[in-house]
Amino acid sequence: MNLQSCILTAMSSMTSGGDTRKISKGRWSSSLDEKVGVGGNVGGEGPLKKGPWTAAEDAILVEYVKKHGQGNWNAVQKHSGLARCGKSCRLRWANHLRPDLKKGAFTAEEENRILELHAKMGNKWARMAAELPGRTDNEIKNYWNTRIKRMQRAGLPIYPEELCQRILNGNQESQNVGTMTNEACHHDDLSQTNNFDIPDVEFKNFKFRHGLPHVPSIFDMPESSLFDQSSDSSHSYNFLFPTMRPTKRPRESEMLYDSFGSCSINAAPLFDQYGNYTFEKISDHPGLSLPCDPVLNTTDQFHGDNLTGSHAALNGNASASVPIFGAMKLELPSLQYPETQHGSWGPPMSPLPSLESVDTLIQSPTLEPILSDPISPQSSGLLEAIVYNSKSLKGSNNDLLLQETIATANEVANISTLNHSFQTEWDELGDPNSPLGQSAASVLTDYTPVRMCSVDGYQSTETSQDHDDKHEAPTTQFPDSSSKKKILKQVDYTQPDALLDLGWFGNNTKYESDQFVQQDALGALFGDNCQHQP
DNA sequence: AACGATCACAACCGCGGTGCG
DNA sequence: ACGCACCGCGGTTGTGATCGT
Repeated sequence: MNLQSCILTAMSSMTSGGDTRKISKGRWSSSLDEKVGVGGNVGGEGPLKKGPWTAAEDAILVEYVKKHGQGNWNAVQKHSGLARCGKSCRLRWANHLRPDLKKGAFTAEEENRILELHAKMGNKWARMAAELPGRTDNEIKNYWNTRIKRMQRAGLPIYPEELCQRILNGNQESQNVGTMTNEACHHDDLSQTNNFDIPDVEFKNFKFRHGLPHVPSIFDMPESSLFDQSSDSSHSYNFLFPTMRPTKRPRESEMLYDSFGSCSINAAPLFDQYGNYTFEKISDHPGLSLPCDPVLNTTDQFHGDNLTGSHAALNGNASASVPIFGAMKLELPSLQYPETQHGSWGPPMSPLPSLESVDTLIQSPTLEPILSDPISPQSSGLLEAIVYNSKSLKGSNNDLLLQETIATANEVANISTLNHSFQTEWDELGDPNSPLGQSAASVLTDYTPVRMCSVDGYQSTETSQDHDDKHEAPTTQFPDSSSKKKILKQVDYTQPDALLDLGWFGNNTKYESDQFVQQDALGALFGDNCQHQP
């Protein structure tokens, strides 16, 4: 049967088999829609169909591939008459028709593997798929997005607690070591089992957070923030820059801090494949001590362990892949506009906190210290185990953090008193009715539904109504307590404008060295056309 | 039963990389 | 060097199924 007749036959029986779910609807694109790239209406034989594939179309495509092999997908339409663009054909083949595809739900083993891979690669779905035979990038991506989204909504941690525990341990170890060698970095099974063409991460030039004098101590921040920093430095720092969509999506190669940027829930390699490049850059930044030592230890976090859930590096409400410069967006829809965003989110603690603080700001819903539950159910699958552990964590150990945070808040409040006049202005600025109400904080509000460090969970850069009575502790936002206080006395950093005036991004501070960072941050904040005016 | 919310997944879109003329 | 076509990737959208009220 030739393809043309096959089409006719197929079209007449479109509702049989295959994608019955969506078969009833199919869009027909105008040629305009497909004029670009592979989508081009090569044959010029009329509009290309869009939407769900029918079994008949599948048959045509399979037949074509059998005859001509893969590739040259635009020729499919020419030779088979299939009213699909080459791009669509390729996708259909790769995701559904390939004979080597594995159907069905992910197994627990595969889920673990995905966690591993995502921790290592971030949102490199295709590469992850290459490590999971029979699985497609789209499949993995969907899996990740949906599951993570679900867990975020439930306020559940993404990564196993055990993982975080190890990260913490790794922190302590690295404190002694100070540096990490490639060997250490790759001793774990994860590394050994992966064949990624990931450049070795060189940590010898990397200064770990605990070795840096200006780095906050482990007691300066919630443990979970440590995990953020240690295990997922990248996503943590993303918060520094508001979530704004760039006109162009930067590529990894273009993004200086991509490893950070690509992080978060969705895109957050615990240890980035570009670590060498990135870490060196970041570590050179005086205020951006990278907490990455544990990263190295994360390599074995997943391994051989029951993934029992925790507030891991990428916990529930951290933002999604947020390239630090440029594409600052949250990958997870549920994150973008969480229901908690309005009202319940905290004050704009620091509109533009130091990168350190970012870790703290992006928190899992629960900030409880890690409590490992060795009796957690593990036979029921990864997600179940995580859920179980998360629930077991809930409701416990918030008190200590609460007290600590309150204490810090009081401290900050006292300091803020000195800046009362500023504060008044800030209140005005914060006033949604104020013409200046849409300042940086508002920008952050609009685009950065990132959960802030907090006791009660949901805070954000949101200019919440009560932000003025919560000078919530930027405690963890400064390299160390001394410098923190110093800066606090210099500026009411709850005021973005004040920060700008004081050269938060520029002069007068030790952060000045990376002005390009600052400029980009401002660009991200205010848009390309609104750079900071010194 | 009706409705809305959410889930799960397929498909689309836009972009960058690459190869070729 | 340049433009074009193709390819692949990552993010987003659309849609039917399922669940909860």
